[in-house]
Amino acid sequence: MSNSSKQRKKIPPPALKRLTKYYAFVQELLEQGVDYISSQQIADRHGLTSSTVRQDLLYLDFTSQSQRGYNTYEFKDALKCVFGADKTWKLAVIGAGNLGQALALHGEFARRGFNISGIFDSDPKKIGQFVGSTKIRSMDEVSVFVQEHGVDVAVIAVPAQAAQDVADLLVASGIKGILNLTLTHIVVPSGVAVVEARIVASLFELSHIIKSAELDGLE
Amino acid sequence: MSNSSKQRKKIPPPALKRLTKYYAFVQELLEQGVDYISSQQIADRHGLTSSTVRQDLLYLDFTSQSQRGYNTYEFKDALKCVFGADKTWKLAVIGAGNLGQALALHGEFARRGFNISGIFDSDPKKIGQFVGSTKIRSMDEVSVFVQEHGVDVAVIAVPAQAAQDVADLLVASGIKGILNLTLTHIVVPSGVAVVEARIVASLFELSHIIKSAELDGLE
DNA sequence: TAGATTGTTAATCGATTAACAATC
DNA sequence: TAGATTGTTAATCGATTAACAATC
Repeated sequence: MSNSSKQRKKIPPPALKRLTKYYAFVQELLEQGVDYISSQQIADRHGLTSSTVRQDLLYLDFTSQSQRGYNTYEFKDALKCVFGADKTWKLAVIGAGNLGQALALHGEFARRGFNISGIFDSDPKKIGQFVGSTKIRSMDEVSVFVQEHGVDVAVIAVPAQAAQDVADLLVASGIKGILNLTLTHIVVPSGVAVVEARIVASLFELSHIIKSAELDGLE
Repeated sequence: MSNSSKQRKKIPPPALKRLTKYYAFVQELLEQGVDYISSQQIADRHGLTSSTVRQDLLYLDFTSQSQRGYNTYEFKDALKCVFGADKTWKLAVIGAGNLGQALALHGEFARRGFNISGIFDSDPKKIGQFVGSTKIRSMDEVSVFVQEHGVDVAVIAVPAQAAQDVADLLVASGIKGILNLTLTHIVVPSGVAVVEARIVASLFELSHIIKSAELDGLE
């Protein structure tokens, strides 16, 4: 029972999303001093089948020890490796509104290895002000800044109408990845990674689900 | 060519997510004074096939007019209906850290019909303080508040370790929907809707994608 | 050892895409 | 009318689940 192929398969998005959840879970387990965990236990905690969990873990470069399940310490290490959680990533936040400023102040990011090296806005009144210890810079500086500081990922926290223009600017600056927080879809060339955490969109999804559940109830 | 069955099919999550994007897009089109849009144009703007777009629009209670494509005004109305965007939704924000406070101050929510009626934290030092015009309340008050104010949706913006406990409390309070912003998966009974916008998790996904693209480049 | 749990293959399910007659 | 574009069915693709021999 060996993990034959050395993690050469691309991880599909649904599996990748689940792996981030397992990562939070295994950290919790380690804090609780749990040494081993079975695929069934992981599945129960995440509303999945054990089969799905085992398929997901096939993407990791580690294997179960004996029939006690998976060693939590090794599990965490394998996940750290998948996420490059050893390395520190450089972030730029685009948009210094409430959300952008909160992200820049949010300790969670630095704690997880994501250091915010710059925050940008197009509003002249905001430029030059400080968010914590980070100075708000003009959008005109984005390109040079990304290149000089080797920014890996940009977080787009601007109004929806501006999102695509900002994305275009970032792509032209040579950014590797974009986290899109806006309601809008952004189009980028294939070499650039985009992941979404669209808060307002999620509220619309919830509205729909709640609304249709209520309608069903009336029938 | 009639939209025979009256929107009786449940919208699967991937389609629902795309519909939120079309919603942002059609608003942009209306501002630009565009009257008609084809499935192909929608597809191009969202990196999809026209076939997927037409399948998605089948979930809406509207139909194309002539062979010019879809009327943008009717399209927007159909989407508004799906999302219950006519109605105002009541939100509670759980967690008054940087992120929770930013959400409470973020004008975008109110503008979209999501009114924040309460914000809660477990830190005694924060309780009683104000975020804008909203007073931070104790977690002990969540249950009564949700019931008395008829809160529809709660946004969980607490540290990952606390997320499940908060979710349990919200479920017990009779909440209808939860927006989970934490790294962790939360488990809820089947009557409660959960949608996720996990910002830190998305950064991990990006890290992985960038990292493996770089490794591929070396081969 | 016997029981538990894995890694992996095959079967199922659901979502996306292709194809095309219908139609304005 | 002819061309464009739809609504809808069928085909394909990918992800999830079931099943089970391997094994500690």
